[in-house]
Amino acid sequence: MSTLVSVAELPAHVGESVTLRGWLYNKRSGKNVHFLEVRDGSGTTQVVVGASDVSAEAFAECDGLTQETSLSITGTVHAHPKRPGVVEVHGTGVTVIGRPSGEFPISPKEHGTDFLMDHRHLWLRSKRQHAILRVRHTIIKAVRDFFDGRGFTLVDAPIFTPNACEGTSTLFETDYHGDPAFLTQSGQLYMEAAAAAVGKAYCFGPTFRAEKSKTRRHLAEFWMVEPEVAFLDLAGDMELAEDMLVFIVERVLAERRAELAVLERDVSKLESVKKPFPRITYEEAIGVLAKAGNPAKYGDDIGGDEETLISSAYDRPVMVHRYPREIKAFYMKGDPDDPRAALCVDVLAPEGYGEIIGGGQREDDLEILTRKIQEHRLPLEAFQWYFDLRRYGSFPHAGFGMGIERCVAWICKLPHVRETIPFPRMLNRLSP
RNA sequence: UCCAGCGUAGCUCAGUCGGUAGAGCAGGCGGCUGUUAACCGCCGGGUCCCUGGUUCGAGUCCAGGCGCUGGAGCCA
Repeated sequence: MSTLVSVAELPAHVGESVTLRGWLYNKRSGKNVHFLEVRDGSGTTQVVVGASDVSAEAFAECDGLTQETSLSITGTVHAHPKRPGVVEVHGTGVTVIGRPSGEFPISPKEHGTDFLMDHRHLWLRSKRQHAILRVRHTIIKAVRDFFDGRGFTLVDAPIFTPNACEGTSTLFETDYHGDPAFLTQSGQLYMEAAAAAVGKAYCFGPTFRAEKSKTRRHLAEFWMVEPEVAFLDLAGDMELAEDMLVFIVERVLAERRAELAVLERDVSKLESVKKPFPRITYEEAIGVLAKAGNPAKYGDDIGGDEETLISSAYDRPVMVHRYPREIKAFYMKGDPDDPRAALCVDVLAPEGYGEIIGGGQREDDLEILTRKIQEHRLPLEAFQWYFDLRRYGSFPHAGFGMGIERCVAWICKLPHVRETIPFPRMLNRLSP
């Protein structure tokens, strides 16, 4: 009798007869032997089928197998004769479950970006994409475990929102029973309400930006984790972000070494992600840029090139805090010690990945908040519920948002965020 | 929205000075080897993105359009 096992479980069954089910990834054939490379989602293994081990019909059928045929394979688990620590299966029976109706579009050779994106549903089966999916999963699980382990409560934010919280130009508008509704850009305002209910809240869900951005760092639909904590100040907020990133990186290093190896990720770069992260003020960052010959001056926003310049000076994420108030959102609290600055922070990932986290302390004074919303020319009536949070026991609070895809791109060292999400939505792509 | 580059076989690409279409891979057939993106031989495979223009002649030059890629702005 053979046991039904996954590829990942094979090393525990050396010497036993097992049955595997999976898909043919590649095949190398000789006159008297076939080498079938089979993947089942848990891993990939080589199945050796010798002419004398199976019936003549079964051996002949192996000869005609094409890529992505789904198979049931029975055989004995052996150590690989040439590769120490690797096992293989000596097949005694091969049964076709599903035969491809045509040539599988994605061969193990090179393909262009557009072609691969058109076949994203099939591209996911490749080793590299499989590795990314698993790292993404581990990062998300680590985020959840991190907050859950610190007394946070997951509070889901709505996807449909009635108003624009940071201007309408970057929002997707939908028809909500005759009224306009927008797909959420951020759950933050709702998390502020949640923080007053549970103290420490976080949400994790999809967010939408209609920006006409076509860069390696932008998606129209991306997943964001947003913690919000009552009675937390900017310094505490930065520590929270720092602890979270260290936790995530440690978890990935502990559980996803094999996937990082598939991605050819230099793990020593991740191993240096330890506390403390450098903290520099925006003003200091401008000074660093000036020294490097960059023309940026106080009041300018820090663009992609500038972020790379700053972050390349460090071997771990760098936190840039206290940006000028004018270039930040209305809900940022002003720095009582610097009339020009806001109590906010951006966390820049190393190796040129730039901003992965944005956050800060929120304005908790009703009068100031009202004035700033007017200055930003936003409709006051839409924010009445938000003002209630200041009317009924206002409290200092802070939080941040981290884009999961940018985090995955950095940890996997991917050239583009489109590979970090199973089915990316971008400026010119809505399918598959 | 703006700037730059690209569009040739199923896929990845080459195609010189404007002269009538080429390779590798994939597919088919055969061979061979405990093979590792296996290898060797043979075969089939083209709306050269579209429209118009220049020319005896356009994959090649020009104009417009479409698509893709990267970047800027904006952001996570």
